[in-house]
Amino acid sequence: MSSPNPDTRKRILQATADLLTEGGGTGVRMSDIAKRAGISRQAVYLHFANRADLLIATTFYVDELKDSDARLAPSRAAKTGSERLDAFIEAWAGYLPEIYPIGRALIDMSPTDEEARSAWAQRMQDMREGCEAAINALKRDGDLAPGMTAPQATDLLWTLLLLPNWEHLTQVCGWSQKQYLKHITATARRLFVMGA
Amino acid sequence: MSSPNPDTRKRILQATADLLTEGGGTGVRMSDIAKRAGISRQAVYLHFANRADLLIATTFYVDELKDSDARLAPSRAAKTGSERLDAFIEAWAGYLPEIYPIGRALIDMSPTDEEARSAWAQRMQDMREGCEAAINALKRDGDLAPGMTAPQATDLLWTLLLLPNWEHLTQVCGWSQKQYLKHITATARRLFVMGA
DNA sequence: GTGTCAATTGACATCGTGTCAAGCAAAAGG
DNA sequence: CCTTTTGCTTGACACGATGTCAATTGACAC
Repeated sequence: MSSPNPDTRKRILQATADLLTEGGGTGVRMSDIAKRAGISRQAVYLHFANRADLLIATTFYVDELKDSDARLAPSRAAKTGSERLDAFIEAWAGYLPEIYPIGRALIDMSPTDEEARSAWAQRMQDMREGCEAAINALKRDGDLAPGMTAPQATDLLWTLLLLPNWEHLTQVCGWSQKQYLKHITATARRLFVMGA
Repeated sequence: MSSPNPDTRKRILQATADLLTEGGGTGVRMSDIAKRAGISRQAVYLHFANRADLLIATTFYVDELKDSDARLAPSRAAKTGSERLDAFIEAWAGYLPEIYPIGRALIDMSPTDEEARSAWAQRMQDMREGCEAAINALKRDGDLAPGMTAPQATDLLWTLLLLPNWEHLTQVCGWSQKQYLKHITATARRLFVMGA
């Protein structure tokens, strides 16, 4: 539970993030993680209570590494509403491939693990609030497309960005990350930005 | 692999579908299925080679039970384009809660199981083609919103309907099935139907 | 040197999947 | 009526993954 060697702990977290990203969130064993981190399987349990605990810690680790400004506070990014929206979408589109496999593995765990589920739900909530801020900024600048309320637009943008969306378009349907970004950006512009 | 008693086979399939629906697609063991079907755990393997085989068969079983006309051939349903679109969305929204948990369990299996993955991808493809047919019918009737091409609209509708979308909105975010249907229907109408 | 800390090793319990051999009850066939 | 076949049961087992535990090593500090 506690952290004997902070450096080893970081190596475990990095190994976990790497392996999950490579494997799409499935089929990663504790022994794989230990091997990649250069330690024994049992030593992982000196740093993390169990698999769920490790995965949750990994989400925070990945968060730390990422510039989260454009993602969480889109109202401060760029100038025009359209640019802000683009920056917001791009920030999430770059974050998704790193965070989603971890969330995927987290949800794959026992469905009764409330801690694991809510840790993931928190990130969904973050995204929801980011969407809200981005749309509100658009509206404040008078750039929101007519005939659409802010709550409607927020829900819709959120649905478009939804992380499992990304997984299925890329993993199951074979879309590239670029295709996904282009699709979402173009759709959002057309839907939400006045006169686009 | 072969089918000793067709009736027992059906009971297994029904039990699998029921349990997966109840559990959201996770945490369902072979022994649970056998118990629900009223047979021994080992007897399941007299009818299905393994877990993946059973799950794939269950998707076909669920398909058989469902009226698939509105879902797969939306161009024949209802009169006006808007009504057709509504019927199409409602058909999928009713199918999702039954089919998705099975697909979820399927994808949760070994990621190397190509057969399992492609069985699921097929259903994604079905949905994609259904979207295409629905949008094309809308365009043929001159009801497609101006400034939007049919391929764009198809992609967008597909993204909105995407099955994992449904799972996350309902399971993780706590939306009711009704909320989901309402959200998607309203969004699609506003986006695709001329003058809505 | 004596602790102490971090990680190692080997062993083990538990649980789920999948396999196998032996047995059993009922229906079908002569 | 007896035999065979069918469909399932029971009990046992191998395997792989998670998680736990006790004993041990190696390094660094006091």
